[in-house]
Amino acid sequence: MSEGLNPAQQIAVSHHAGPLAVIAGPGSGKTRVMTHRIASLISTGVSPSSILAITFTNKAADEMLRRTLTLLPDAMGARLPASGFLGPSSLDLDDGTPVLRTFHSFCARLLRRYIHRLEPYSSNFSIYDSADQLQLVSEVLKNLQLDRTSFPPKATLSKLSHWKNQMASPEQVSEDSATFRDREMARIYFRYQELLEERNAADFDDLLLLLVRLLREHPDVLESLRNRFNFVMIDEFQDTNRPQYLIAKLLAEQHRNLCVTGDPDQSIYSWRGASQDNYLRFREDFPEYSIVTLDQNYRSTPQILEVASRLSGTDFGERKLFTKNESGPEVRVLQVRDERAEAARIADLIENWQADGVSSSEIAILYRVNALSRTFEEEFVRRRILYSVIGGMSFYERKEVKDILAYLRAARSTRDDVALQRIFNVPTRGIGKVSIERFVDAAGDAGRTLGEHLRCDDALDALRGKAKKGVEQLRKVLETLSSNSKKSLTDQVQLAIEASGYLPHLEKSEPESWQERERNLAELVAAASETEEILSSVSSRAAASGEEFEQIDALSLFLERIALVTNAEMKSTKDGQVSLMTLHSAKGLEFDRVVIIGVEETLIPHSRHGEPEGIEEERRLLYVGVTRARRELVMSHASWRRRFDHREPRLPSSFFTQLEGTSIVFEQGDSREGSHRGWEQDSFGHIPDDSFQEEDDGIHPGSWIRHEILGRGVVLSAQGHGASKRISVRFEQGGEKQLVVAYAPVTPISPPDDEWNSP
DNA sequence: CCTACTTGTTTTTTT
DNA sequence: AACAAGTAGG
Repeated sequence: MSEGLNPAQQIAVSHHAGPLAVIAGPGSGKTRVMTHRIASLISTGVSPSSILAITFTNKAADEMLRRTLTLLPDAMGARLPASGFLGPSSLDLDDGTPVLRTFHSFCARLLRRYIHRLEPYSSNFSIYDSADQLQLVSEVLKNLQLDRTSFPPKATLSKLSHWKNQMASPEQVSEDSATFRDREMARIYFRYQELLEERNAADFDDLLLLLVRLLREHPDVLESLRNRFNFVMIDEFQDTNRPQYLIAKLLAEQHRNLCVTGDPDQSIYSWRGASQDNYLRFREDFPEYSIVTLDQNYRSTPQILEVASRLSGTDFGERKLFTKNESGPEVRVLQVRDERAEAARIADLIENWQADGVSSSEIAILYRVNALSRTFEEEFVRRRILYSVIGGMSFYERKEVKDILAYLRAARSTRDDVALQRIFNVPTRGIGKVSIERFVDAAGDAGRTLGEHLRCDDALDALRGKAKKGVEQLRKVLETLSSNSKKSLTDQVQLAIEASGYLPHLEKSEPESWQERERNLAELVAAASETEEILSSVSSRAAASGEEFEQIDALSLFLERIALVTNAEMKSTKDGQVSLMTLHSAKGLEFDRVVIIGVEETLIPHSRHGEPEGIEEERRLLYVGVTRARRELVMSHASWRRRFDHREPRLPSSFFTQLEGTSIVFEQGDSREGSHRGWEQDSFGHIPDDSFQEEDDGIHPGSWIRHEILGRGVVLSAQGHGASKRISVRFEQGGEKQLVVAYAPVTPISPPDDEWNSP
């Protein structure tokens, strides 16, 4: 069982009882340790179903289960399901497997069973995704007659989420608020929470908070869960927030078998409430803990680790990663003109790799913000490079898909008003703004939710004409759907599309894109039938083994899956596709070749960071990106980048200054010239310092340069060569500045009085 | 009172 | 460039 493990890994694997913290650097075999530890527990007689392992994504959960199964004796592995979001980890089916889930899906599943114990929720509660939340915030603003420009819904929502992750109640926030604005925000929070309850809905944060409440207020539930889960493991502990920690603590404080694994250097979710405090809390609550540090890296070349180590270490400098891996190519930094040149240059690179036999699925393009994927997608389409964008606008966020799902939700729950409002006049059925307002007021006066009101006889009294007919029509559609709720899930989805008259509406209102949107709806039906298949296989296995389990209705499961399983995880990663994703979603993954694009100031570090902790987190984010690479790492930055509809000059990331003196190679130039300079081929040796000298870069004392942000200036002095050539410049706007030529977007220009031609 | 068109704003990261 | 709120016509 401990085959091929290093001593530190072995200690972690064989530590079974009592609290354990594993500090695991990138590529140090953390997943290996976790899977071996689970297998090791089972081999000493621990019942698999008494093991709970919380992972950061559903994909990681599946992967971990798969790898654990291969470590178990065949007989045991064979009777366990291969994979799937509800098969192996269904809480309601004690099928003998360890429960591997994310916090959110673990909570959702428990709440489905127990939420009726928490007033006023009932088991068909809805899970609100960010679009639903946004709609709810907008409604609250309207409700409180606040203006959306001074309370931008998105910013407001993230403030609410922040409070919720701190576990501050609306009342507390209200008490603590000093300014008028703060008090208004507290009112929004209060009303928002009130509406969620009324609507029998939980947002993502609520899933965690409601479970904490359930465990605290209902000792019998807590008791039964403690009895069931004798061993609790939390992965990516550095990215857990307060409610998540509390759940872990509540479950484990009695038997104390809590194992947390993580890496403080990879903490990148503080904006979601993740906090290093959880390590402190762990130490306080479980003082008898043991600690194991895994610092041998098995993933990357020394070149990559050298760069990584420059980016880590301010916080936890004591710990240094090392590797025995063999040397690889130098880490390269490409400087390009703009985002199109960047895409072209990197497409070249990818084609070269492919020609060398590198599999596309071993190549990843990473970026700070989703918007950067666009140019690459266009370029890849043009060049016929197969790719897959992970994350971003997901399938289930598509308008047409959300609309049909809203029909299903509104039919299923009379309290899900966000869903109902979404489809009130979609397709258009003559119910305008004014009529909706009247209807809402009437419902409010009657003390009902919209859904309840709609189903009452007096619902239509306030309306006349077209609007009245329209509401009648809507009511009929929902009635049809509700009365067919016993039908198969696939039929229900199909029926929602038909009864709503959605397809004709699409063709009329979306002349450009209706065909694609129709295909998306067909895919939705397919997804429903897939869910159904999984569910029926679970039920039949349960029936065969004579075990009892609480059947959750298929629609609830379908909606839950859609809300909690991200697009990235739904898409079966096909071979032969280059992956494009944000640095955040790259966490936990590894690739042979990694390209990090847009390594520019205001992007990495992002301009919205808070000082100075924010910068630290941005640095860790780059660290995470860098350490995804096994063999080759390339970073790029452009001198210009399109934002909205104008070109902006860009500066290279200030993080590059931390990399000075490493053996990274800087390459300038675009697609055509770039890859054919002699010195790049020699990737193993040190770049000779005079490599740049051969070509006159036109930058000498006395010559003029233009800096794309700072403007024109005259070079006062120059030292060094090549990548380390520094110049001192006096700018026209005033001020002197030291610049590293390779980093700074400077171009030699003729002395002033010349015409100013901007690129 | 509804709908189609015009105008202004928007992009950090995710369960 | 895409999406919501605001405005005029029907």
